[in-house]
Amino acid sequence: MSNPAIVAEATRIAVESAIAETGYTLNVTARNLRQQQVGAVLALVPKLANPFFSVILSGIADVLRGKGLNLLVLDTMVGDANAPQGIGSYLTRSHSDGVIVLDGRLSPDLFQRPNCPPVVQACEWIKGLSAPKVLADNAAGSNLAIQHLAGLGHHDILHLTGPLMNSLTTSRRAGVQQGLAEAGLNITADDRVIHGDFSLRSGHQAALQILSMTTMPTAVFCDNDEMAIGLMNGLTQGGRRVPQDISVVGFDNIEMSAYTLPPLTTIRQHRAELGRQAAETLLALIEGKEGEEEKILPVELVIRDSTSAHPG
Amino acid sequence: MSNPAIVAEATRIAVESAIAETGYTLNVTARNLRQQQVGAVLALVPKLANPFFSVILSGIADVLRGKGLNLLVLDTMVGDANAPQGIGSYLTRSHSDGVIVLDGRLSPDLFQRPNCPPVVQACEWIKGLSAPKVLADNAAGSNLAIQHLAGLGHHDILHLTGPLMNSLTTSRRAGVQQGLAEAGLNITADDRVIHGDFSLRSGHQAALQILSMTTMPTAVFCDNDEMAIGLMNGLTQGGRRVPQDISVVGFDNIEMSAYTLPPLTTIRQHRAELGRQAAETLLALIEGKEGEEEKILPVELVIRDSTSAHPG
DNA sequence: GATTGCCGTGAAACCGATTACATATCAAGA
DNA sequence: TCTTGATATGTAATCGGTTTCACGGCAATC
Repeated sequence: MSNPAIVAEATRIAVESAIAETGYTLNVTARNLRQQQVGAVLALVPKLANPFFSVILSGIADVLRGKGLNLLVLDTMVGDANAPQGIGSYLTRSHSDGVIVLDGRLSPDLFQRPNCPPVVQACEWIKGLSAPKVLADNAAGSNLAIQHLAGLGHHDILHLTGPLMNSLTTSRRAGVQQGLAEAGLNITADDRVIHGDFSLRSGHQAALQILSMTTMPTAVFCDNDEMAIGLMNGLTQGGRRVPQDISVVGFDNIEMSAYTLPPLTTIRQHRAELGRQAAETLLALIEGKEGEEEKILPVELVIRDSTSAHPG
Repeated sequence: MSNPAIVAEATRIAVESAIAETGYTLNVTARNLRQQQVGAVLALVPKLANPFFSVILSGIADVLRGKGLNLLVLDTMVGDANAPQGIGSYLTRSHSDGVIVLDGRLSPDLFQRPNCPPVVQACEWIKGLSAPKVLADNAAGSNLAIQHLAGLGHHDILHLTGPLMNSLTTSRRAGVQQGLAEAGLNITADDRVIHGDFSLRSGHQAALQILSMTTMPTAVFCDNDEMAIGLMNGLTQGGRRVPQDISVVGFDNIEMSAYTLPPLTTIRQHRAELGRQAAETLLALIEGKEGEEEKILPVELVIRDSTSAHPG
């Protein structure tokens, strides 16, 4: 039996010895059917291969395992990108007990259908979807970055953003603009914003674009570390020195950022903790407790060697 | 009904309209119970947060999704490392239809218990476990690396390995020794092998160790890219130039290796493909077909800027 | 001594699909 | 016309647990 406390001692021992003897193992599927649950939580990631998400997943797995729940992973990029039905068919109470969405590009409709299990948004969020969110303080982070650069005497700062329409891009852009305003900087030139896609490659391409400018910015803030690393690579190969000629700031503090040359100044966000909190919020939701709608995790500035005082 | 072909057209349409009307969704758990399956494959990874594995997982997910199977991920590092029971309790036919092991440190006993589903080993392998393996050609890869360095005139090559007892370390070490022998090099000094743990940090520490040597090697081969990157960071900060003073070769060709400074010469292994093949091998095993015991995937040398001719 | 109440035990219903089987329908051949 | 065969439909059994319920036994109270 499943509840050892309610049967007599003798019976329990007899059962246990029988279990050991016959090598019986419980059928999880049967139990789940009866209990009307699945025993698993689904994580929707944009790109499993991206190390950024794997750390968050690790935090999620951490909490889930403590509760005896499985972690199901679904890559939203795999398969027909045109077929949201593909993902939609997984969003059923019979597929998982709850969903953690890490992809802000999905349609909110997917999660508003009759049989959809509880949803929590982590890291990114979907416009028009009123599910609890667990986010890093993106605006504060980019604000910090700009304050840091402005404090070093930089007046001409370029912002290398993520994809347009991405929720992270939006909030980090807002933080940048607030930071610029607070520093009394008024940077209006069109070429002081470049839109990337969070990839190393797009950082590299941005470098080429910057190198071709008649007047180059003296500092660049990148919406993530990978673009910053690609950027530093491109700038250095183009004959510019970081930070002497151009300062670079990233965002995320991925492990690699401490080991680049030069080591990258960046904004630390606690991704494993973010995953953990998202998982806990979801568990609370599954148990019926309505949690807070939005949880913002603090970020902090990590100063390394990719930034220095403006020489001018 | 599940098989639309065997019923009359009219009946089928009636059923379909009823489904649309009532918003019926099939209960996967019930089907799985009846069909004596789980509909999911379990991946055992040593450290989910490690980007190396997430690419392999991505390849696995790719194949699985085509077959309508879910990907369950279990981090073998999470929880009590002392409690193999924790992992063992997942290795049941009622938990998953098959297992892909990416962690070579697990005990073979875990997979030889009565109710364990089919197992495939990918990337790493477990000594004493006779389950199909899908591996990169590790020995050939490190052999290639040594040939490359020897061809550039290096006579004094240090090998920065992975952890002792790790299956990758063993085979890569073998390839190195074969390569050295083929090149007619006889490097016997104890300090020409350093044992790391595949982490950035351990690469950095190796650099400190090398910098303190009275005679430094002219080239270093690292068992993975991350250690190579950590190493280059340490060497550069210690005032040595890569590749002018020391050449460095990595292994894996992670995305980042193309964007380090200098870009890293390394051995490319197709990790997504490795995941795909592992998944396909497992599927064949589940369907009862006995596949080949060991599949070796080719690797290739990618020459970038971290290696150059020995000045001497 | 009889009633009340509690507790442990065993049997039966239930979860929701698949699958096997029996029955009904119909067309073709004898 | 009757039989045979094939196909289609409806019904019941099954997967393996959990949960409910009724029953038997025992102790305490009146």
